[in-house]
Amino acid sequence: MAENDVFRALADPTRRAIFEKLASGGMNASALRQGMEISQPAMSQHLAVLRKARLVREERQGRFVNYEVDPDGLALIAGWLAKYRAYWPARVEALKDLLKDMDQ
Amino acid sequence: MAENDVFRALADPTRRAIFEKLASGGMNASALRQGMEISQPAMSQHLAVLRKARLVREERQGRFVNYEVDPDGLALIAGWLAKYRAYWPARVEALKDLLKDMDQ
DNA sequence: CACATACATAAGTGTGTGCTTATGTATCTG
DNA sequence: CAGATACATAAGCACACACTTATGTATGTG
Repeated sequence: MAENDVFRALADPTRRAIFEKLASGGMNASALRQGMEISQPAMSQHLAVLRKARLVREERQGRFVNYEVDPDGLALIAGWLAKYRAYWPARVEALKDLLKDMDQ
Repeated sequence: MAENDVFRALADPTRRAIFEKLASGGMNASALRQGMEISQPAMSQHLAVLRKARLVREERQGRFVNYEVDPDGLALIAGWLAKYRAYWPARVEALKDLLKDMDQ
């Protein structure tokens, strides 16, 4: 189940940190490791989990593999969350304002 | 870290099912077990995890403990997700329509 | 008060998870 | 082609996690 992959992928704080770093711009696996104190295999394994969850996608560029955020995984979370939107009505207005800002 | 508690709580499919069931209306732990094939201690343990994640809150009513969705946990997910909203622009319009509908 | 009911907690167990070290594979460079 | 670089994969290990059975605690009922 894809939904399960996404939630399990995000359950690890190291993976959320990796994802967060990628969200600020695509980069390769080595660049991701900078300042993260994580071994090369560990990073590779985390990226594999994020890839399976469709939170991240890869694109080989010569010797390097460039990673970037894949919107599909995020959309799964958004879809799940949307089912329960009735539970935070107080935040609806703020969200509407934010969407209005995104409207160009 | 509260954010970590929420993601780890939702990483388990049984707990998501429990939460989903509660989202359709508050009920006590025994009622939650109906049609779920889960032992009483397992349910109690899952509810404890959901409670710690602030996805669920309890209210004792005599011998029974009524559970209901706690918006705080959901808000944490929504807040996390909001940071990456730029990654699914195609869905913004649909979301706006949905919010408009909620506006009565 | 004795007993039943509703739920929580304790302790033990098998399995999953995130790391490690070691090695494999692909691409670039001389 | 030989070596270096970037990354993936394999295997093993310590720990976390979801379950079990057993027991504890709180509230209601006769």
